[in-house]
Amino acid sequence: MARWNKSVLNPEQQRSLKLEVLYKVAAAAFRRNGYHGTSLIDIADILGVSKATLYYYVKNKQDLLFQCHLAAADQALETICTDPSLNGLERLRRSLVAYVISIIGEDSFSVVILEERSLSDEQLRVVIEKRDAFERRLQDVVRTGVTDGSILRCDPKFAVFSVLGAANWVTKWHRPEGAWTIDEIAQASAALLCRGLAAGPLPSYPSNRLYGDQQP
Amino acid sequence: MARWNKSVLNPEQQRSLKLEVLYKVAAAAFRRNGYHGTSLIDIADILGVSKATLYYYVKNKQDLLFQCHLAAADQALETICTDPSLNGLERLRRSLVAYVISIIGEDSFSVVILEERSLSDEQLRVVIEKRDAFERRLQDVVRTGVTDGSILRCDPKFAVFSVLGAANWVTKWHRPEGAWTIDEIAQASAALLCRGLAAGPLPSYPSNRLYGDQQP
DNA sequence: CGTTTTTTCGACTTGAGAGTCAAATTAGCA
DNA sequence: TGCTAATTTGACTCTCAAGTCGAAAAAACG
Repeated sequence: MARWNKSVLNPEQQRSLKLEVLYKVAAAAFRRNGYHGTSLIDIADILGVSKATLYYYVKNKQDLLFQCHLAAADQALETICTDPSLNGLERLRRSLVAYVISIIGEDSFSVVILEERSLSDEQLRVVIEKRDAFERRLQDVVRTGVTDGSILRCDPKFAVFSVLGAANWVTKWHRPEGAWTIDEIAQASAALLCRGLAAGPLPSYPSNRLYGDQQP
Repeated sequence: MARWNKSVLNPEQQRSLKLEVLYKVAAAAFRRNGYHGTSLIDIADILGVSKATLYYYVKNKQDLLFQCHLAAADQALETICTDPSLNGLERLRRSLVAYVISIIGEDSFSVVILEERSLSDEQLRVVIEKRDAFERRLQDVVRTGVTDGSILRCDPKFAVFSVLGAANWVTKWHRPEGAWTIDEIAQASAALLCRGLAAGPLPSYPSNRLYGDQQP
């Protein structure tokens, strides 16, 4: 990736395109080395730009992290499935598949694995509020499942914590060059986790060599 | 906690006791603020000691992190259940309970949630080797379960990744002052995750308000 | 072209934290 | 008590990275 990775040539949205690339690169670097372990020079080098240039786009390093958090929160919210024709369990499964893909995919802004103490109090407040909103939406999906009988009776908050934990952790061990594709991982994770919450007879998931492949 | 927290008064093992306290305090600080986000002064302050004193006990900051990793690896290894009278699923469940308790308990050395790039190549090699050993032992438990029919056919490596992911993530959201006890969390996590892997009719787990409580 | 506006950068200041060391303090023990 | 070894510390250096700024380069535009 060099020089903003030639992000097209629009006059007006140039800036927001560059910002998006910057956030993705920063998030990826933060994920790898941690917030404090990543210098702005690291990020500038990846973009083929000088450190001073970055300050034309972001207020400071802390704000850069904050922006990553905000972008990631929006990205996460989009993964929630609310299709009313599906039961709670299937909505949860689809949400998880989408979520895992979003956080380990090429376009991830995810910075959930980072220590949160790097943000200011006010920034942290906002981020936590947004994250809570996401988690509450997922909890609602679980509650729907409990009500419609597809999900076992449980504490939705705890269930979401567990399920998101396994999902978020994927960013720690997933290697793009590894044997498993992103889609495989997402499907298998969702299948395993949903099975842990499923109430009745388990729905049959698509065949997957990581999990859920029922043939001998 | 002040001044080595009066760790008894043995002549010879004084040092190792102090080291143990130091590692626990350091690990807790690292978990909270990340490796780079934690200064040795932070740690020294918690111990009620000057920064220079720490250098009497550890070679440098990086080595301190390394020692935490080593201690955590040993701690993790001890959580694996190998009771031959139990089937694989139950062994896995007990292992998970013990593991979760070990990482969020008072005596945790756990630093798994940290970025690994802070270690030297050689240190990282050792840590990864130790962690692999632990994960392989857990994979063996899963394999045992698949063989004895208690666990669904699956990729043991992936299963262990998922299960440990959810477990490790607990360190992110668990609050000692929260409503859930460590034991409750450990039991519920293990129950949920094992259910996701269980093959046949699910064993009944002890009642738990977070998960597995089957009564209406 | 020349002029203006946007974008980039080199060179700088600054602060924080890692790591050192000789001196001071404390503990062990005769 | 005095002597010795173990332990602790204040004061120091040094490096690295955040953040600034005025000038240079590059677009935009007439």
